[in-house]
Amino acid sequence: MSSRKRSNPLALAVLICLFERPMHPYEVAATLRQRHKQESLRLNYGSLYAVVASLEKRGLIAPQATMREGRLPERTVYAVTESGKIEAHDWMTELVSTPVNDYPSFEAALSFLPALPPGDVVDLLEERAMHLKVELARAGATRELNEKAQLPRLFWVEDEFRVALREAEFDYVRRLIAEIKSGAFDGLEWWTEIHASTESQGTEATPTGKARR
Amino acid sequence: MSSRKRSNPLALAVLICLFERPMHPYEVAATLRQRHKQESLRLNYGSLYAVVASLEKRGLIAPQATMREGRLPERTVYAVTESGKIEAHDWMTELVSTPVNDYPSFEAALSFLPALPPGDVVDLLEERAMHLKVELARAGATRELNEKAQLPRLFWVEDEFRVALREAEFDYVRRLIAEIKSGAFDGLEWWTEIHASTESQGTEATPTGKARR
DNA sequence: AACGGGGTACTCTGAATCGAGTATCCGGAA
DNA sequence: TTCCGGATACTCGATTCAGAGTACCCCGTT
Repeated sequence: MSSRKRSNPLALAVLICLFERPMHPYEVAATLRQRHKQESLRLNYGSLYAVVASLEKRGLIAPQATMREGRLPERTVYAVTESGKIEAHDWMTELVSTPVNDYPSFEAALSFLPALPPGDVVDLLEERAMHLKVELARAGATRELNEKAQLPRLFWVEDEFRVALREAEFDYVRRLIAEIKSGAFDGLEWWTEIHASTESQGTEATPTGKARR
Repeated sequence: MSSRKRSNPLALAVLICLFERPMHPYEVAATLRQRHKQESLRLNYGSLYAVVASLEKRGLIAPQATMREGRLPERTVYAVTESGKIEAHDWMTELVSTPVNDYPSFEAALSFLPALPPGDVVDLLEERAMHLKVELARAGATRELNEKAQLPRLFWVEDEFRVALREAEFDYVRRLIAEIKSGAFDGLEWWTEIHASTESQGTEATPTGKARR
């Protein structure tokens, strides 16, 4: 009934925070930031207040009280409604059970790979690999801190998952580099050729290929 | 200079298509669809024309001619400009060399895992694993078709990468299921407890934890 | 006593996104 | 012959997003 627009997971975050106790939007943001959710969620004020307004319009949350302290702007405290609880539950169910395409930008980049000459690509991939290595090292350190602080794994599965994906990405990038360098990469001759004339831009040669499938 | 807003990779796709030869926007879309780029890119008409307008405003593409056939709507053919070529090159360089956070929605879901009872989570993760298995099987079939059609790997690295990530996700999900089921998952007692009273919604108990870090 | 930096709590605006809608043409079936 | 479905080529409006900006407070310094 109310699954009209389930785009922004920030709305789910709000619902779940208000599930714990009524809060005002800024407090929700502070809570999320304190729990490091800004690494898994696009958290910024413009979206936050927009999302809160939308949730209210859809009857998933309701203002409980508006108070003000001194001459500071009003704080509107919201509470989650019954249908809000149901929506949060359904949304979680969907998110966990059903994979979706998130269109990672590196995938897009790979799909345009022929646009750059293979030599440049190798250098850029090597740079990416380095960045990934650094990121993984930092993640490992954070993980150790979490363990030392006795923070149960339940509260950092999302980091663990991110690391798993990044490791897979790292492996893939390394393999790709190796194969291009070795010359064994299928399509390399054509790829080299279309970038042969110019130093670093090939204004020619459509990668027509044969119509796929 | 012109890296003002590099959000939507669809703009890069347009640039690269026009690099091959001048086209009108709809033709760009058709070309991209024919090459199965809609699996790596959010491709829809609303965004396409918006993106084209923005590229024109920024001087990265320029209208070459507007023609009409019969009483069909006008087709404006665009060509990429010199600065458009540079922008495409720089953008590609950035995309390939620098990892970014794409905020995958499953990561968000994992970060709210305590909101659902562990038993439900196991079932949902198992459903996800099944979906992933199907997807991987389909991807394998597509790959074999590509190989049989002698389509060089250069033209399906993006699919290969997607598969690598999905495989990592699959492995992670399986491990998670196993650990929760075995009872070895750290934090499971607390997790079970807060969902003990009610059948499937725990309106109580803030997962306060200790303040992280 | 005045000042500055950091935190609180939003507000505003312009851009981006999405999907439905429009209007036309074409080819084949009934 | 006429109708119908599908392709062509966009247009429009309603959200949604992003992030800079505003206004105030508190606290320590000079």
